[in-house]
Amino acid sequence: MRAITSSRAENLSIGELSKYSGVNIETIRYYERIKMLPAPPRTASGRRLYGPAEKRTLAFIRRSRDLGFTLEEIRALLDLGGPERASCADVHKIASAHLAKVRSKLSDLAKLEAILAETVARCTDGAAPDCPVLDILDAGRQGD
Amino acid sequence: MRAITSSRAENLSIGELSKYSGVNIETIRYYERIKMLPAPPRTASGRRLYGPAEKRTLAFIRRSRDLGFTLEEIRALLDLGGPERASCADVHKIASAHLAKVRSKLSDLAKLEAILAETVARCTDGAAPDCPVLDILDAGRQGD
DNA sequence: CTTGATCCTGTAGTCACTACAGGATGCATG
DNA sequence: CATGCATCCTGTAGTGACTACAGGATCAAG
Repeated sequence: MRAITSSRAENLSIGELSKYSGVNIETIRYYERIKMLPAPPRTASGRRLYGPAEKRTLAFIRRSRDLGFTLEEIRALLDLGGPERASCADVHKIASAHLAKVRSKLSDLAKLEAILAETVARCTDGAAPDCPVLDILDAGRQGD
Repeated sequence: MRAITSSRAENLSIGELSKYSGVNIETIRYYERIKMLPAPPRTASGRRLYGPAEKRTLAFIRRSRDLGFTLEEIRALLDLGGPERASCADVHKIASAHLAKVRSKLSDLAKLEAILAETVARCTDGAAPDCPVLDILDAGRQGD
């Protein structure tokens, strides 16, 4: 088990960063490959060493992903929030576009839930002669 | 424009089936490749000819996809609804498992919507000194 | 006979990861 | 100092559900 300390310096190995951030090791390397994360410095033997900046960036990405932003959107947000944190208007544009998408998905999903719930409810006994779920899915005879 | 009729027989070309069902041509071929749809008969020159059975099956798939079932689930449903349409209980199991997933996704999405909406609302003027969206995403200093 | 629409196969790209294979280090213990 | 296990490395391929070509064949109308 070897004790996960080693934070004597503020440098983290990829495994520690992974545990800390809740982002899979493979995913961290993937982020580096696609340039979501800068390539960190390495030890003499080639192991990645992450400092507090990378830690923060990864946390930002993680949180944004949780909120459903795509990596492309996050890239834009990172650029905007980078060196000069000027353009709140641009950030607002990205975030509200995303919000609109979330809302539309939400309403679709709500409709879907209603249909499914209603359908499933109609055969809770499991003894119906014809299966209403299949009938719903099989619909299309009425317009045919 | 060449008139989309040709329903003299009840056979459809892949293009007609696509238009009729709202499923992309490429997707129809993809379904055939992964065996969601049976390989249809062909004309002498090798073009696919679809009859009413395929039309129905594709409509079933389409509708199920709209309701968020995975292709794997749909495959199971098709098997269940196939030759002997006996096991409504099995269908019920698949559908209600799916319903549970939908509900959990729905509640996640609702939470997400609330956070996003609140965050975006806080900078509608676009003139805030610091950007609340970036701040929310950048959170993590409090626990650090 | 030419033109343009439609069709064919096969391959590769998308998104956001995830899962290996096959090997090199790091480090604590005997 | 050797052993052994955890961790790390690179590189490639797989996932789901498509989508997008390239490069060619066929069809039907004018």
